[in-house]
Amino acid sequence: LVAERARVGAGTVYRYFESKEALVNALYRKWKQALGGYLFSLLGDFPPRELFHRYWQGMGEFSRRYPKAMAFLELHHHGDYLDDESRAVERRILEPIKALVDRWQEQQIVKNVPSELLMALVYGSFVGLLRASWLTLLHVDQAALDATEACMWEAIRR
Amino acid sequence: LVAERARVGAGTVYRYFESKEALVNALYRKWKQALGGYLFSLLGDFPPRELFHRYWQGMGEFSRRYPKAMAFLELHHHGDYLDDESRAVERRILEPIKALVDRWQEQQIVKNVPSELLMALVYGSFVGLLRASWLTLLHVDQAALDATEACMWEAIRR
Amino acid sequence: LVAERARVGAGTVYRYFESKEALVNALYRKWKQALGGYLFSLLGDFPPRELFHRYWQGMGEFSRRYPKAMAFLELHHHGDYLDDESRAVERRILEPIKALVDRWQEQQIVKNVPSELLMALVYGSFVGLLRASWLTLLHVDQAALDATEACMWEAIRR
Amino acid sequence: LVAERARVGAGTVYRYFESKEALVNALYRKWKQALGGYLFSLLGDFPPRELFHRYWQGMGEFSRRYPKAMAFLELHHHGDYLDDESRAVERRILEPIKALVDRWQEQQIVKNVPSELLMALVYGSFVGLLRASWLTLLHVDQAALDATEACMWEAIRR
DNA sequence: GATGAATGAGGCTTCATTCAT
DNA sequence: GATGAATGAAGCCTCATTCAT
Repeated sequence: LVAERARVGAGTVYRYFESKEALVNALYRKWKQALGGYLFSLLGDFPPRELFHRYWQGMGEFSRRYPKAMAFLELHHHGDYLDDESRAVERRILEPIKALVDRWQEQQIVKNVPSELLMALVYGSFVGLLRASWLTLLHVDQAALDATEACMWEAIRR
Repeated sequence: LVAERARVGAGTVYRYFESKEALVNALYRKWKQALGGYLFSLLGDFPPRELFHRYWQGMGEFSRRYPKAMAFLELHHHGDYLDDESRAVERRILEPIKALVDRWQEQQIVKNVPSELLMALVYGSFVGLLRASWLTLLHVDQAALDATEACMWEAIRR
Repeated sequence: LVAERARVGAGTVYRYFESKEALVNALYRKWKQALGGYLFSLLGDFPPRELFHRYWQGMGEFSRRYPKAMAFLELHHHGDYLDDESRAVERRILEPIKALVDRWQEQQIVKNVPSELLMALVYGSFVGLLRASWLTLLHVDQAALDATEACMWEAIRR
Repeated sequence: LVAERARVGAGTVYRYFESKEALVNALYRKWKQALGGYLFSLLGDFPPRELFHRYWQGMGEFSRRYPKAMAFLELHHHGDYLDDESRAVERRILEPIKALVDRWQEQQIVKNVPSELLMALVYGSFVGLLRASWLTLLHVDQAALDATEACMWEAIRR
């Protein structure tokens, strides 16, 4: 299917990727980095609440722009398929955000809870929204995004 | 594989499930109902904050007891494979919880945000925790569970 | 399927037939004998042309009454599946008819052509009619039966 | 089995045929067209009786040359397995012959009987011969072919 | 004698991968 | 470097048959 969509021969794919697993991992990394890079680009010298706003809305924007990429990332977020390099990318992307959250913690802006937990809650809740929308259990419009942003800020802010 | 693990002949599986898809769906429903039933059993005449406590800790307890079941539920939460009956089970399980959250909203206990969104945030954030732990990005111990419980109550409470 | 239609357990079938092949052969013999017996019962002290009339119309009547039996007989007329006993039945049923045709030959009523050939032509042409009707290439009504009867009498008569 | 006989891998078959059913149908069409084409090639500007001779002997020749093909065609002449395209081929092949028979009817050469019936009788009787020979009830040599040809011409000629 | 759950060989099919061109 | 035909292991499933009850 990949070869067909790429308009190349089936064998050609193997000149660029060792195996299907390698291709999936490369794609995973590509989009994880795209997402991470996009979110990173939104950061800057803003007050915490505004940074959180930019971050949450950024995830919303990215999901709107690349819904298939988000679905792909979620579908393959399961450990079995990801190789070491993909996990390394995962960590590398989280690093600057973790640094930021840690700083906030020192400044008593967010709760005194391990930053990994706060980050897992925030990202997880956003994904929860996405998945509920995929199952058509709800629809995520701008109002929903704003309301949930407020909720999750309350979740982490001191 | 299923037949082998069950120590029965390959054909025997088909006396109990029409197809692989039917088996996966039956398993999905079984565990979704187990989780839903367990959480439901924890509800009762308690103050909201305590109910939320029981709910959040209940998910923790269930995940500790049946880690494979939770992983299975997450792996198959993706719409493509679930049949109508499984989706119906999904909705049926959410109903009583939604009713509860709606009541809380009338009583001004939780934020004035569509209950579906609040539920998606809470469940999603818990799954976010689980998945981060699967990828060994963090470890969920009792302290983590308590801390995140507090966070998510803040997220939804008025 | 056979057990189900017979409203008995699957294993019960094997108390009456050694195998599927044995059952099919028994069924084949049963209906071959039914057809043969029916046609034989129509014979009697009639002039040749009338006997042929009774024979041809008899096949029509039998096919009308037991269309599934005829389809079954045709479907399994292929040597691979028939066992020795079934072939013996086949021969036994043809015997009296062959005797009749041979007598007709001596009396110069039918062509001076080996009786097996004449019989194969007549039976084959009737089956050809049936099969064309199964493929909806034509419809066999009484007029068609009468017309073809006349044709095939011409085919064999001296 | 097909792959094995063709000395290719199992999957290779599926590069040429979508499914077993498609393969059987393709084979059916191939040989039906071979038979039809061969018979058609024998027609020409000959008197009716000679055309019939060429046709009947043509079927004999074809059956002698490709006995397995004839057996295959007969075994699968049963509607359940043939797809629309195969049936279309069936009809297309019969068309020119029907046209010929219809012309003969106008010229009062063959009996005033629907041409479909005459064709079914002729083809059916030939198949009857074949099948009797497959069951070793008789042997079809040249003399038999000649004798039956004469019979069946009588069957249809005016 | 009847049952029907259990069996497993075998059938059809897919798809990730290879390799000769 | 590109191709795509060929591959065959493995997957899902059926069904004729067995056998403990």
